[in-house]
Amino acid sequence: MTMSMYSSTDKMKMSAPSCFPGRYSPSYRSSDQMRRCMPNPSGDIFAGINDGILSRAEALSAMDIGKHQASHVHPSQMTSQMKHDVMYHHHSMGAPPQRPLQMHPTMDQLDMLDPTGSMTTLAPISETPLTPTHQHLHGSYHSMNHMMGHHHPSGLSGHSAGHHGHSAVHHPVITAAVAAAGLHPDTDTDPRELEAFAERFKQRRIKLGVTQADVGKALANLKLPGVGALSQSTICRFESLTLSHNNMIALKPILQAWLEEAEAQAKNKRRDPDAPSVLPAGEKKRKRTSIAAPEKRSLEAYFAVQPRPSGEKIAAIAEKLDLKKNVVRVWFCNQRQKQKRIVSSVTPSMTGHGSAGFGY
DNA sequence: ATGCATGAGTT
DNA sequence: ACTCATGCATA
Repeated sequence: MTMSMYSSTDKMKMSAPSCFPGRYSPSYRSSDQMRRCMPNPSGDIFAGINDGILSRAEALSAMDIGKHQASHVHPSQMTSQMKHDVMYHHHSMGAPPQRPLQMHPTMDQLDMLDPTGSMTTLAPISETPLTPTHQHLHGSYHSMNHMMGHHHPSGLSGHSAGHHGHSAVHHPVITAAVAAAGLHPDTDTDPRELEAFAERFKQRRIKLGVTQADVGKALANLKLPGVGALSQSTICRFESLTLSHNNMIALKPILQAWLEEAEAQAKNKRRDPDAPSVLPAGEKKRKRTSIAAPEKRSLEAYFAVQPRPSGEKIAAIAEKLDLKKNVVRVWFCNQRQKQKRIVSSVTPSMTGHGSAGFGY
């Protein structure tokens, strides 16, 4: 309920890739719609019905949506849709780099992970004037996709109706290209190998006493061309396989390189008394929109019958659920992305278990 | 660990 | 307007 919004007057916008956690803050567009937490009428009505029926019900209503709409608005808070997109930004430039929280406990580790040993304390992974980190990564993925034969809009190797096999990888030309790229198709592309690596990675990381966030930041110190820092989120998702197949493949070599370097340095211990912390302090934080359960259920129902609603449909749904159109659009986008993850996290009951079968 | 969001690159 | 990789904020 109640989302607090901050309107910022800053103006700079980062058009740069977002690769450095804490480095700079991109501009945030907030969705300033007040979520009403009271169950909305329609939500209650379907609340106890089974999914199949719910889907149909929602689908039907989706069809005649626009005819008669929300007549259930509560005068109480009336989402006064001010349609101004509030932007938050943080300044960024000149702001003291990362050094977020919990760095003390892991300081040594981070330090240890610095291959050069010098590096004025990995502080300035900042600039990265040249090559935007993921520009490179993207290049990799994309060339991968091209090599793999193409992929239609839907994404990865779209052929393979049943499941997926990245059969295209075995094409001679592709194989050569992949080899040239330093990848071993059968080794780095095999889902089971990815799963195994992710598991090994996690265990060894923990053994080293390094957190996911630490790994992310340490990556910048590896100084691999085009590789900058990553967030805790991404490391976490890699370990839990909640990334797309291609993303997993692209990240594997990088994390593998880090792991090897980290373990190598773990041998010859070293110490370094440094570490300025200093959190940037006072910045407008972006507030995350939270979609209430009833609305979420409706969205899921719509998604079941139409994963890719048209712009108009989205607008209709948004109005009906009293959500901003953009919020609804993004929800659908994210939902689609979810389906593409190696480990469908649609079931919030999967955490680091050994999945016997992949469901993608 | 995961929800909502941004942005570059495509289609 | 979409896909994809990724991140901040948060449960």
